[in-house]
Amino acid sequence: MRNTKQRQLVLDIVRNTDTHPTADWVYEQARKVMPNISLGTVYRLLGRLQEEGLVVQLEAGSRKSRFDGQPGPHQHIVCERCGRIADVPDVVDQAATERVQQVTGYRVSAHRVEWFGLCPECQDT
Amino acid sequence: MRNTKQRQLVLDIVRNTDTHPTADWVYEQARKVMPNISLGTVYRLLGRLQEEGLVVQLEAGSRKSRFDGQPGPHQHIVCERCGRIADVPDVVDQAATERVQQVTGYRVSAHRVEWFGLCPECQDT
DNA sequence: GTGAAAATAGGAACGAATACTATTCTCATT
DNA sequence: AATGAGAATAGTATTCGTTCCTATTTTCAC
Ligand SMILES: [Mn+2]
Ligand SMILES: [Mn+2]
Ligand SMILES: [Zn+2]
Ligand SMILES: [Zn+2]
Repeated sequence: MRNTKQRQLVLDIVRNTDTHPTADWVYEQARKVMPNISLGTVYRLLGRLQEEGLVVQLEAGSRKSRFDGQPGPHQHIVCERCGRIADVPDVVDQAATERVQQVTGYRVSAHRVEWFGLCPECQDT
Repeated sequence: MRNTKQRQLVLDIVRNTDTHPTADWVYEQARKVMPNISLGTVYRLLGRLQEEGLVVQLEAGSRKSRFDGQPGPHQHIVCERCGRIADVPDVVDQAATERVQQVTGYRVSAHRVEWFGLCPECQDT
């Protein structure tokens, strides 16, 4: 794996926001620094960063993927009005995981929890 | 809302399987009975049935949506090898929901838990 | 039965994501 | 510092799940 300018830039962008951006948003930010970067490169880099565990890919109700440069174990809540995504501590513990394995016979390797609701701003309207 | 043959057929198909099928699979099944039904109609009906709460739409890692004709409160586990989806009891309780509301300030209206792993068949290889 | 409104069939369009490939860039080796 | 092999990129085409459009058909209250 080579350390290219594009890779550094994409990683820097995704690490310096807490908005859980789309690939397109990362692309637009990257173009401000490197106008000739291509969208395909952004997608490929985000995919590879995910494989390396440096980035997490979310599917937050909408059709577009969103990316998280803070890959620590946490979950997300999506505002059903404005789409804002906030971090949420994980409420699933080891006991719950064991129970799921017992009930289903699957060997569990990961889980994802998505919460939906109204963010504080959107509750005022 | 009118009671059309197409609506009855799609509802019947999605209720009589536990495979959490894609829209395309529902379409193929429907064509066996009604060869001229259109894919757009299947999508529209699945969308409306979801609005009515008779069908649940899942986003299971892949790019295709999958549909569930058993809308009771339960969650899902997806096999990372073959894509099979099984039902899982919900491990999130009221206390966890309260905690998330306290921490985030969001008003929670729903949640979704997706588990990932290997199904019993795929563990043998 | 009649008519108005709703729903459908068939096809076009959309858009997020991926594939393709000629060219550029990186970096281990010298 | 120069070389060169192959990894990565830019630009573009393509894929494919889903949605949109509209002339025609179907439903159902009267
Ligand atoms: Mn996050
Ligand atoms: Mn189910
Ligand atoms: Zn909001
Ligand atoms: Zn499997």
